[in-house]
Amino acid sequence: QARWADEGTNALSEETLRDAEDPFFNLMMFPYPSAEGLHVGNIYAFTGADVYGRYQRLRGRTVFEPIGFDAFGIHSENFALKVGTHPMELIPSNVANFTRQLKRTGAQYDWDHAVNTTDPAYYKWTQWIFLQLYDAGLAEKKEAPVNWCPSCNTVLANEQVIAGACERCGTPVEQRLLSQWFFRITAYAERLLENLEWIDWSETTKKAQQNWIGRSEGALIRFPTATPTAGRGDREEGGDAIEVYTTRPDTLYGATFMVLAPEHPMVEKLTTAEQREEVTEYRRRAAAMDLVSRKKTDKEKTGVFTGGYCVNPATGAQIPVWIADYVLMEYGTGAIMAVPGHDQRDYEFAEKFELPIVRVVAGPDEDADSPLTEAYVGDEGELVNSGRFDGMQWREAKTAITDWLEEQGLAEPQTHYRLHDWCISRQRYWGPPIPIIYCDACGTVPVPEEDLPVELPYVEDYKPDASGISPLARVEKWYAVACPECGGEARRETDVSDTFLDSSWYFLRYPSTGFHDRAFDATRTEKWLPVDMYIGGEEHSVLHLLYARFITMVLDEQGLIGFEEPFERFRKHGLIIKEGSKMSKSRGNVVVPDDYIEEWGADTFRTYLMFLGPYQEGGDFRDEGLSGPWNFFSRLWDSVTGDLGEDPVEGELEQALHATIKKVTEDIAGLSYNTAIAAMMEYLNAVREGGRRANRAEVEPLVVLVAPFAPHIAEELWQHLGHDAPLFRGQTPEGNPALWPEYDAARAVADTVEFVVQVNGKVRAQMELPRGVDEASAKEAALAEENVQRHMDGKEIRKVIFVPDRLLNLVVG
RNA sequence: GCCGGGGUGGCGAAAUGGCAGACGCGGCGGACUUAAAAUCCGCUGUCCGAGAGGGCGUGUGGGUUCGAAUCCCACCCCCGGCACCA
Repeated sequence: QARWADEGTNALSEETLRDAEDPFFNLMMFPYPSAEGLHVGNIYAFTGADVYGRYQRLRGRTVFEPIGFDAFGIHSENFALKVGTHPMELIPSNVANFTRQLKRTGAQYDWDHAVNTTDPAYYKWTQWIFLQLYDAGLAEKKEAPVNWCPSCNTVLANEQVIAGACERCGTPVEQRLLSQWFFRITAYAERLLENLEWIDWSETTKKAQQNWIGRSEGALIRFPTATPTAGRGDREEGGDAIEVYTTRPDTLYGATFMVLAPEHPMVEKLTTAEQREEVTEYRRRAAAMDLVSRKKTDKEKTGVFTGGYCVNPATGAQIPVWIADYVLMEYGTGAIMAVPGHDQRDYEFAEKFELPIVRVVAGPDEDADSPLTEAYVGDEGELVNSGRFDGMQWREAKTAITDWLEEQGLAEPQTHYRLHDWCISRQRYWGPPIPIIYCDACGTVPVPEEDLPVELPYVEDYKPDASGISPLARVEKWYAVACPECGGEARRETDVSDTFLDSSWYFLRYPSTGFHDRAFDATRTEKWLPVDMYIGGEEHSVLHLLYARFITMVLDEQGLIGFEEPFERFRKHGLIIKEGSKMSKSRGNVVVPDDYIEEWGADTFRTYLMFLGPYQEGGDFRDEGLSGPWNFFSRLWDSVTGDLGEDPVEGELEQALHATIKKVTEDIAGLSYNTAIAAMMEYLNAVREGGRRANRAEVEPLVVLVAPFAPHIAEELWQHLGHDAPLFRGQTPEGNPALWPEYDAARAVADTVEFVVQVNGKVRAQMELPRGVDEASAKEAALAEENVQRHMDGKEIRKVIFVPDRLLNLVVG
């Protein structure tokens, strides 16, 4: 059995890239080259994509299937620190190891167009992308509360914080107020959401993005503050107002108090002298809390009264203002109107601090006075205790109350997104320096394009610290530069950019790696993009896949490309587990691909991976399972290399062959690889039934059908069958010969059908009848069956259900 | 709590309104062999039956239908994501 691919025929020449008549861009998510080496999960992902690409190639298309390395980032750097090898040495050796491993997997990679994000020739253009956003006003440095990982010593994007903890190391994240570079992805929230309606992606991935963008509709409502008047206990309204965002303006009449985030800027103003001490203490404790503990939903509500009051614009009532850590500064306005009757959190808070709870929505079978034992948040209901809005359905009241307030200048409708701007600054070493220079005279100056790349210097001590300042800030001879505008003393930005910026545009680089004077060539891009098929893991639903869409939209808007969605089709693949549980080093159940490829060969390994479960759902890897595909290929090998007959395909086998080609073709197109393989096994079993000798015409098409899964074996058998040129030959602009077998739909079905007879819904007989048999003849044949007669027991036929070519159900009684 | 995905033989899984368990693994029996391995052939959901045949069976309970793994309602469990998001 041949084991290794002949990679020479896979790469596309510059001429082919330029002139391909029927191009197919087959993309898979480029790997992060870890020190542990290629994971079986990588191979699973890549093989599924490769099978698809090889299938397209055999259908005659010119397939571009590049690969690369996403090698910058905190993960690599942390690992380098751990083992004490500098990333500039570690990464090249990891890349070399990955390359060696990838070359054994039998994928048709185009190694001539590989990319590596840590190569200055690549990140030169990552920096260029940054400058495009900067020029478009979409990159801005601003002071904002950001997520700080105290273990990695850097800020993180919102997308990299999982349940309040750092995605990489699991440490609870802190909030810090820092000045960072942000990309204004929120400006594209609506379009990112809208386009999800038409792009052809796995539904689950689209859903994940939808949830992440998190559009909600509501209103911004102003609550005027009420300050105590001198002497008496009254308060005077006026001056300031607290703005709240709510998705339920219809419950305004039930807002009996307000809650501000402890960090809210108005707290200082509202706090009265007698409450000051308590408020200050609470704020201090809230600030010290990490995000994981703060965001726990099951902890008891805490809070403190500020002593201040606001006016509910609907009722005119003065309501107390509290602070509590369940209100977050980062969402909405950092302040809420609390409606304890119809929000469970507010209800709990009101119960604990004995604040008034008012019902303003009555569900079915309820009225204005029905007692509340928890917040009523039901889907149906009409307004009560709400003045002129009583009796209105709450959904209508949402608009009605907003409109009413808007007329008085107290509110406006607002759409909110959960999505935050993308923080791309990292106070770390292992990434592309952000191409900005700060000059006392000229301010913030972008590095001129001709000065790119801003190379990452070799720094012996690249360890991050807790200062919030990048390690590059310790290298004066690197950061001290002349201002590109005035020539005066200036200083480089010392933060590097997020790894996800590297991967947000790599697919644009692949077809243009031959160009050194531009990030991507316009005509090359037009020929190959958008990507025809992108296959990858779901874990990037809201990271890479969202960022890549955003960057593509920006480039499109700048007129640099001619499409706003980078991936026309995206399919997620499933996860692979080992013997029922997740693979992990501590469990000791990690599948090391090298060992399996050594023992079974790449073809068997690939085919088993594709066979063990539905590709888009994943499956369970079991060592014993490998012998299935192994046996299949042994038999195929045996049949083809044995004594071949030269008779034509006839009878049932002919039908089976056409049916198999049809099924395999359709299944591969739909990524149902497991059933495609099963169909081929079934067909080979039929060919070999009873130890029968195979005819050339029976097995030759099968050799092509297995080729996407088992390219090496297929290639050898193809040669054995007497072909001079290989199945997968050098790709040309004209495309590839369409060697994929055709099927005749009419011949894919048999002349006779296995017809089932049921009596009262239970199967009582099977009959072989000619295809297309009519109801009357089928009934006649059915009644002739002894077992049918027995179960009818002489009773009268009340109804006959006839399903053509399938079944006849006799209802008796 | 919310949003996805799922629950079918000893195991991985097929079947998306019409014969449940294709295909594969494992197991059992047989052939070949001095023997074993490999290979090949047959059987393999479960219960009753000598057999023909029959009963039961797709997480649980109900419903729709001539007919439900598949559709509907309620619930239980597993996996993934999001989560004091106002």
